[in-house]
Parts: sequence; structure tokens; C-alpha cells
Amino acid sequence: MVGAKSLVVPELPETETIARDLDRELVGHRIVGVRVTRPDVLREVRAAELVRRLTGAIIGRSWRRAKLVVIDLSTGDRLVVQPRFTGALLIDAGSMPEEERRYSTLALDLDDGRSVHYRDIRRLGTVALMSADRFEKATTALGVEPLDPAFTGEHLSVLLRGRRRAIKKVLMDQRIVAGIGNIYANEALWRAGIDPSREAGNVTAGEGLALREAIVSVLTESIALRGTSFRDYRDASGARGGFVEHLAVYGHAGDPCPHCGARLIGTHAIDGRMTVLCARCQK
DNA sequence: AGGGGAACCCGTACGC
DNA sequence: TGCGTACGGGTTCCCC
Repeated sequence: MVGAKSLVVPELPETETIARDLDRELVGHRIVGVRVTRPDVLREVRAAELVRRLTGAIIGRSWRRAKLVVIDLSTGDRLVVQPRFTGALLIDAGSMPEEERRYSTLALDLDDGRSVHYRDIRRLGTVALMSADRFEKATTALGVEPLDPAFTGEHLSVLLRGRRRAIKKVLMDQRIVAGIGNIYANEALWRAGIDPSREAGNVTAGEGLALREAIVSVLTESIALRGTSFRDYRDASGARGGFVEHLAVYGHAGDPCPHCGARLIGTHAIDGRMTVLCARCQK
């Protein structure tokens, strides 16, 4: 399976899974201690200020915006985690394995003895603490949530209209649609039968409907299986996602197309990222 | 508006 | 076996 070695990074379904896990586990618990061991993951605040503003706060809702995990706090602050490639939020009830612990960058100690670790192997992910106002400003440029009812086929067509860039690039542009990365862009375009290199503005209204349907279905199905893991993605309990076995094209260059049997093509020519497509099914 | 390039970071793969 | 090096990947930011 060509591409199996490539890194799979948290996109919308993976951050949604993390946020749901945390929401179920953490609401109402007080943060009694904060340990920052790798301050280079921090944004917006220094370690000392993070400790000061988090200690004593009660954890509210955990939720997702785009590929961000957002943890609301009783103080009005929001802890905003962007896992990027190898970040995970892991709840440690005393049994977190050493191979995870060694990559912990910061830990929140809770009032019941558990801890929440932000573990990040390569540390390109980020953790920021923001006021609600600051969060609104920082995320105002993000595009529509693809699982929001407002994201209809018609709305997608409006978003694509007049754009000269490749449809795959536009889908992955967080300012236009928020949360879609390389895996799900590839999968959705295959499901919709659209060549990823097509000029976005030339996607017809009918294709727009099919593409919206493909995006929503692939994201929804992946969330139901707790996301896609190849290597480093983990949910809050340290488990892998199950959607990897349902990927039709991503990681399958050279394999037969699940629909027509033609050999799937892998290319970096469109956006410098691995694109996998079926030249027979995708026009 | 949008394209290109650099920076961020380190495990992994690969060459010798 | 061990050492050195190239690579990848989302986002931001800077420049054109």
C-alpha cells in the first residue's frame, strides 16, 4: 500500500472525537495544578501566565471549531489546542504509558487525581489560552463548518464560484471551508467523481451538490468510527481511530479503485501534497 | 487575490 | 551496527 508511511494528521473527525471525549470526561472538574514541560508549544501566553490563569479554573464544555479543540473555562478563558501532526490530548488516570508520557508537553492536574496531558511528538502543534473576545478575533477568518446545516450544496457552489484554483486546494483552504485536510479532500473528491485538479469555478451546480454530500458523508462516517489513525493520532483515552480501513483512495495509490478497478494514481503535482485519484471515475 | 518560500520540529527511512 | 542526512506536513507569515 503506497502511502501507508505518510503521516495522517488530525482533521475535523479526529478533533471532533477528542473534543467529545474531553467533554464527556472533564465537565465540572477543577484544575488544581499545571505542569509545563515543553513551553515551545505555547501561543499567546507564557508558561507562568498559563499556570496562573488555569490554576483553580473549573472546566466547562469541550468542543471543536475547524481543526481546533476548544476547552471552555469558568474564568471565561478558552484553552485552544491545535494538534497539527502529532498532538493528542490524553486523560491520564494513572496508567498513561511511558511512551506517551515522554512526549507530554504540559499537564493539567484535576481535582479527582486524573491529569490531562497535551502530548505532541514533533511539537508542531500549539496550545493557546485566549479570552472569549480574543478567540472570536482569532477565528473570525475561518470558513463554514461542513457539518453545519448552512453548508448546503448551493452554498458550496457559491463558495466555489469564480475561483481559479484547483478544487482540492479550495476545499483545504480553511478560510473557505473549515476542517478539511488532505485525507478527507481526497476521499470526498473520489466519492463525488471530481478530478482534484479541476478549476473550482468550473465545478457545476450538480457536482456541487454531489461534492457537498460526499464531504458530509465521509466526515460523518469517520466521526462514527472515531477518526483515522495511521500512526500518531490518538483519542483522549489513547485509542486509535477506526476509519483508516474505510479509506477508499488515501494511502492506496497503485491499488485498484474500489469502484471501477482501475489503478489509483498518486501525484504531488496539484498542491505539493499527496493526491490519490481514479482517472476513470473522477472527471 | 493568490502563489511561493521559509519557519516551526523530530521520528523515520535510507544511504554508506 | 552506527552515524549522518533528507523528508514530511498544517499553518502562519512575509514577499512578490
